[in-house]
Amino acid sequence: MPNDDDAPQPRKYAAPRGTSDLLPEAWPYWKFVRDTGERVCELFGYQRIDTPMFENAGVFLRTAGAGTDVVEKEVYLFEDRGGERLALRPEGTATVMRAYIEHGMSSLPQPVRLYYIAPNFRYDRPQAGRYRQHTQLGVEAVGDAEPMIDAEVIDLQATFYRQLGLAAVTLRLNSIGDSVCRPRYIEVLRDYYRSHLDEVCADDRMRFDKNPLRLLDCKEDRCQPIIAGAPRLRDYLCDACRQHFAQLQAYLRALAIDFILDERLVRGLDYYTRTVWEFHPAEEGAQSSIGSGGRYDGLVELLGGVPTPGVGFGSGFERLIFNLKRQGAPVPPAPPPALYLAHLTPEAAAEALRLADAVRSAGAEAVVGPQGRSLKAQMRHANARRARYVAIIGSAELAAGEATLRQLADGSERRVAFDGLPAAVGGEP
RNA sequence: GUGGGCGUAGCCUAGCGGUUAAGGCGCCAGGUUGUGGCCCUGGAGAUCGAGGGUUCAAAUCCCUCCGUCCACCCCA
Repeated sequence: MPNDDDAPQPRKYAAPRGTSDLLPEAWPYWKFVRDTGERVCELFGYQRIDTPMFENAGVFLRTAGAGTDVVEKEVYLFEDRGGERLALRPEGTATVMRAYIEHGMSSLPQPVRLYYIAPNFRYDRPQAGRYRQHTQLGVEAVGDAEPMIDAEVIDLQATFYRQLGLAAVTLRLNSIGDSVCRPRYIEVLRDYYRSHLDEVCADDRMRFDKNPLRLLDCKEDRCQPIIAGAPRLRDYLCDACRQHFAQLQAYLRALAIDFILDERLVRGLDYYTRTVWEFHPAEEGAQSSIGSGGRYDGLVELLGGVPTPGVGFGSGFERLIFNLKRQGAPVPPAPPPALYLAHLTPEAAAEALRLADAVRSAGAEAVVGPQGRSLKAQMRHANARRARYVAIIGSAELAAGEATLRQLADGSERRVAFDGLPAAVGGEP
């Protein structure tokens, strides 16, 4: 509009791409997942930790690995007004390990068992199950290299899903070796692929440089024969890794946790070592993984701490909720208000405000009707909010010092003295 | 970053070249004096995503951009 006389039109804002508003009707799901996660973590003796939503950029850029997508294109980078180079957290583990080092947690009894619920940010094209801001439950067991703790963390995760009521989740498990045997394997794999580069797809040629382990996970038909003939990671695991993996499987069997070995399972971040796993729901989709984890024995060192082993997982709320909804899992509904106070005069409005506070003090929910509306309108509103009771306060009630208390379910009505109202609607004295 | 689908009131949808863009849900107000859910009546609410073009005429056709959804990549 090239018209100078036009006042600037206020822009219509929308939530940024890949983000969404969590509306009241969706909150019960969120609360259910959050409460269940917190409870299960506490059952396993994990303690809550919260770290900032942004960190010095190096915390993520130097740990995730140079060629990874996270570092190359997904991190939200910015400079603050003081010139600090910061990044919105793309994942939780690195920030928690930074805190572990900063607060000297290596002097606590090991392992240190931690959990958190926090948003992560990744600049990526949104699609089903993938957002630029998503929330994860994260669990980390730090300072223990033994496979028993891997089993414990996986057990915790499986328990979480069981308590959520998620149907038929499957666990896929793999070992990707350590800093000794994995580089050796990657060399062997590269040597093998080098002679097949003209036969594989374009993506694979990229993976060859950036992420060779992913070559094994290609879905292109023409790449399948190449994959079939490729050297196998499990044949190149060192004895220590092999034994670690075998013991973990024995523990999982002891826990009666089913798993399938998936040699194609690889993690996106470089700091993973040995154990890696993913949980998938019964019905698969493009972004199907509902939670994944792994061991990261080299991470603390990358952040400048003394070498410290660790193992953990992250599980995305949005995908969990999507699966809960898809299978029609029951979640506890948000509690409706106990009392709605309808008022007919300005004096009654003042009394309604006062009575509402008295009811709340007694621990029951109270909502007052909007000013200046008819009784009918307030009754409709009370009904829409599913209130259990409506207290009607007009001049007659004011004169008598009593409210007319109506129960919405059956329409029954009685008079209740003002000071008896909290008890009458279920409040504690 | 690549490819495809879709963009009409808060939500869902009709209209697909021709006078004041239609319906449902929701919202607001009424259906006698101070009473909800069902029903009835009325009302508010849309520069038909934005810009440009074709045409006597465009929500309807074309182009560009933006947004959104889905898929690849990757990941929770």
